[in-house]
Amino acid sequence: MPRSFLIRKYCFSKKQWKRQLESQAAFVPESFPEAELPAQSHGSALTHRAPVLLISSLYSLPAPLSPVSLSPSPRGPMDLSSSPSCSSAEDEEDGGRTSDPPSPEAIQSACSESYCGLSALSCHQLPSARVLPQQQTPSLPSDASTRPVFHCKDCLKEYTSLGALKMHIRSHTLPCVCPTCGKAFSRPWLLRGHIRTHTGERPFACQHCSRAFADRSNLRAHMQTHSEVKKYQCGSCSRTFSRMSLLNKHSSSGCCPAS
DNA sequence: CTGGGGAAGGGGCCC
DNA sequence: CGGGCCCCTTCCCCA
Repeated sequence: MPRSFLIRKYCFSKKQWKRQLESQAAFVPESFPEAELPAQSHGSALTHRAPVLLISSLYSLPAPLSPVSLSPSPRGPMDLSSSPSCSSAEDEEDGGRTSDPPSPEAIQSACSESYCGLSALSCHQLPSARVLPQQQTPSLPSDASTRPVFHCKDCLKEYTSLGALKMHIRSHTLPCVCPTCGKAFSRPWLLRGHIRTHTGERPFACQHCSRAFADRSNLRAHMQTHSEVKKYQCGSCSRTFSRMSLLNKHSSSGCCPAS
């Protein structure tokens, strides 16, 4: 069941992004953690994503921004209240607490990225954001005429809700920073899971063997290995697999040329 | 090559 | 509305 129905992906996958960024970030010295810190996230991200920004600018041709905005929403700090390591990031991102204008507006940041609301912009955490009047109806190539669409101008992903967009933008700002290694994450619980890789904590134990896992989903996947009935079956050869990824790999390897 | 573990990302749901 | 959690998914690596 696809959970991505809210989103249409135009460009790179996140992993592809990551590789792209990492390849371009080869210059980053031993101080790499700082390179991923939220304080610089928008700047560095923009630097790394310059090619896509060029593409995204296409959406801003007629006006600084397009999409129809839902009701403007005051936003709180972008999160991480629970994570100590995120406190600095929170501090740095606290600039979005100011009240929003009462009407939907296209907002463009100083770096020419545009968001569909002040909230989204605040998530982006640009210090010199300015509010621009929406002068025309959205000229989106999609179904913007039927329902609101929120764009991430960083990567062109579209969302049908502001909350979803906000959540997504965190994947660019990466406000949660591991105090141990400096790796940055979009959400506090992702950071918590990552910290387990440092502490070795494995709270999810398999009831059938002695194995334990740091991640519940990994335990769930592991449980499939104990199951006699594999969950994922090849439609052609009826071979079963414990994971969809294995089935996909199996399919793409040629067993099911038709599919 | 395949299967499994580890790590991580992201949307949805609930409070 | 936002935060936290759940669940699913993907990618990488290794045996």
